Amino acid sequence: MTVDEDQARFLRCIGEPTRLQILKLVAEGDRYVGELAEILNKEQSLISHHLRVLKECNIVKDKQEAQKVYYRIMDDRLAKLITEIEALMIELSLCKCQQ
Amino acid sequence: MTVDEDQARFLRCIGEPTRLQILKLVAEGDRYVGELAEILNKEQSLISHHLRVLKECNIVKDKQEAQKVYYRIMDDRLAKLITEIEALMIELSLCKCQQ
DNA sequence: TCTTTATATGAACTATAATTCATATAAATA
DNA sequence: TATTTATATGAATTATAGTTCATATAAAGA
Repeated sequence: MTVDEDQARFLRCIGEPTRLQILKLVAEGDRYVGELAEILNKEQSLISHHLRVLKECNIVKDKQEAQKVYYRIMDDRLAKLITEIEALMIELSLCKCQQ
Repeated sequence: MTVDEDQARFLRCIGEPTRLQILKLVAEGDRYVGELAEILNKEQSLISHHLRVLKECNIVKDKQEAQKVYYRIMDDRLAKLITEIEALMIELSLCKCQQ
């Protein structure tokens, strides 16, 4: 496993629209699975699958409270990074990924 | 097309090991297709396909000189971003993607 | 103009990832 | 302990993306 492969995997991990939405939500504060599913209007199992991907990449962590499982972003610097990427994309008019 | 979809697409665009390697090379200076293929030990057509993906996302630009086509990164801030992502990943011990 | 060199392209194939559905697990409560 | 609530999981399906191969295009030089 090279550094480039690792970095690419990380980028693909956050490079999925639903996961990106999840990340932006759990960057603001703890959210439980059902809450995320409702907000994003997606099936619970789908959200669960995406959360597993994020967790396996150490991008989020979870904490069980009663029946609910709360997720949060692993580190605020990740949230900051995502914000910076978005800002740069806008600044550079990137990836209206034409057509 | 939402912002999240756009951002996710951009992240997937750079989230492929060979494209990431290409980006790091063309961040240092202009490179022509055959050169990239040789350095990365990949087929010319494969590199060409990847370059097209990067170009369609406005991440690289090209310039023809005689028969050769030179590629470079669209903006130095993109190179800087990639460096920062790598640095943060190392700092956070992210994505040894422990399966 | 014929040949060589460099790159791009499209189709076919292969691999990877996302989604759905049914169901399992497990905690809380009646 | 039977039921409800919340989440996770695995298999099957579908969608997306990467790779290869053959070939097209186009510039340069013999």
